[in-house]
Amino acid sequence: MMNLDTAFSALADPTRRAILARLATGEATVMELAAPFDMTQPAVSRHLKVLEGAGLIARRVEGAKRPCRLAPAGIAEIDRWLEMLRQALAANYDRLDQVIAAMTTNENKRTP
Amino acid sequence: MMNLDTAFSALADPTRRAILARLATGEATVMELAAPFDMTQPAVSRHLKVLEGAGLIARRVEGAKRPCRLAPAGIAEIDRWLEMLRQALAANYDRLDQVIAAMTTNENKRTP
DNA sequence: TGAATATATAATGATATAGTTATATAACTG
DNA sequence: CAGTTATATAACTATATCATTATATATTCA
Repeated sequence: MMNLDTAFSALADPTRRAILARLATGEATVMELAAPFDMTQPAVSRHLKVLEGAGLIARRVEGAKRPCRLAPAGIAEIDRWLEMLRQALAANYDRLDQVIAAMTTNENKRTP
Repeated sequence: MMNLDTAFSALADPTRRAILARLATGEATVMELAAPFDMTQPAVSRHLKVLEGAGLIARRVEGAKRPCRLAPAGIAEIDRWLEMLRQALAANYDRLDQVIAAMTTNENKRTP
């Protein structure tokens, strides 16, 4: 079972978000993922470990390589949490609409 | 302009997520937000500062009180970033569908 | 088999974070 | 105005995080 602390914490790092963005275009090995960054290979390996621990990526073994890919489940879980905020904001807008509607109605009553 | 590092980092803390969940039900003052937590008031004040700095909440001044509410813009920005991953995953599923479709077609060809 | 490649782990140092207590500031309240 | 309420800030401590270098492990290849 994954953990929102770990997941959001993983997303808080720009290198890790860039890695996810790269993986959005398809699977990639550690070296491929490391290439664009001005950072050592061990540093990237640890970022991948964090992403995997957060349930945001998965890896397979292919000889000496470990191709990584996005993990739908982890991303979905984050999405589910954010859905709560989205709904709340939508509800707030609805309420605002009601207030505006009520104001309009009152105006109409005042000047029929 | 807000910052995804700061925003995701803010969401990585369970206390702060709980505060946002509370604010999803409507505005609340600092004391109201602090009440459910086994934590001092200064600690909560700092969490709110982090959330505000991340663009996730906004505050107004009402006498000695500072009611907080959700900030749609910040939440929307996070959502926009995640949209990229959602699309990538959707695209991956589509590709998988195509592969499955191709396999089915081949089977049909083999046994017409 | 021995060198090269791909990746992981350990030790270390620097910086950030979350909590605490103590205290400051501002606004209500009698 | 004096006391209380609402919130913020500062100083401090403990723990976590990110990067580095050095090194280990497993795989491929000539």
